[in-house]
Amino acid sequence: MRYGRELLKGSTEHLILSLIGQEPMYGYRLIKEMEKRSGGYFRFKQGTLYPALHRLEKDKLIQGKWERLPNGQERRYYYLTELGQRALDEKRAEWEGFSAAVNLVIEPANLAEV
Amino acid sequence: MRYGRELLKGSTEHLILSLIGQEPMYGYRLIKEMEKRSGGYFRFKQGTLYPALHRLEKDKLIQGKWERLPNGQERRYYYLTELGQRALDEKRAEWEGFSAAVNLVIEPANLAEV
DNA sequence: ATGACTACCTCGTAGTACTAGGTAAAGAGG
DNA sequence: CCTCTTTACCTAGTACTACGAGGTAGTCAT
Repeated sequence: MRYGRELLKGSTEHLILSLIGQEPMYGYRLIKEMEKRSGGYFRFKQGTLYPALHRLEKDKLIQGKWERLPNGQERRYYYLTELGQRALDEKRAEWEGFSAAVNLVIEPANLAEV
Repeated sequence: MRYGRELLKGSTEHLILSLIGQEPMYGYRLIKEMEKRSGGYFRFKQGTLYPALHRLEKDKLIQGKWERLPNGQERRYYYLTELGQRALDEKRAEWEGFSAAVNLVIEPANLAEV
C-alpha cells in the first residue's frame, strides 16, 4: 500500500528525531534504517531527508558532526540535542493525540454506547 | 494539545469522506460534527473545508445538492458517490498502513522480541 | 437596529515532499 | 584499467494544501 505524499507531512521530523534519539545516525543510514524498521513501508527520498536534517540542525534540535572513517571517507553524524529531546516528546504526544482523534472520527464505533 | 498544521495534510479528505459516508452533510455542519466527534480536537477552518469540498466534488467523490429549508434558507448537502466510497476504503487502508508504520519506527519496542 | 449565529465563498501565503538534477569516492567484476 | 553499483553528500524548482484574512447574506433574539 503506497501512502499519499501529504500524509507524511508533519511526521517526517518526528520520525527522524525518533531514530536519531535511539542512536546517532548519518543521513544515508537514516533512509535505510527507516525502511528496515517500518517493514519496507517508508522509503524516504534524499530530497526529503537532507533538507529536513538541515532544518532540524538550524533549529538546534539535532547537531551534526563530520566523522572520518578508517578508509578516509567522511560522514555527517547527527546527534539529538536536549532541545531535540523535548521536541521529540512533544511530537510524540502530538502524534498520539492526532491519531486518537482521527480514529474517533472515522470509526462509527463511537456512535454506540455513549 | 495543539497539532501541527502539516500533520493534518493528507487526512483532511479522509476525515471529510468518512463523515459524509456516515451521513450526508453540509459544510458548516461538517465543521461542527468534526469537532464534536473528535472530542474538540479538530477545528476545521472554513478556508480548509470549502476548498476541500470543491476538490472532492470536482473529483466526483462527493456530489452536492442545494436544499431549501422551510424558512427559505439554502444549504449545500454533500452525498458520497460510489467512487467516493471506494476512495474512502482506500484512504482508510492507507491510514492504517501509515499509522502502523509510524508506530513501528517510533516505538523502540520492536527492538525486543523479533 | 444591533449583535450573534448560521452558511456560503475566495485569494494569497507558507510550509514541505518529491523530482530531477548534481558531485565524489569506494569496491567489485570483467 | 574501466565500468557499474553502491555509498554518501547536496540543491533548485514544482505541486499541493492548510490556514489567515477577508467577503456576502440571511435568521433570530434583545
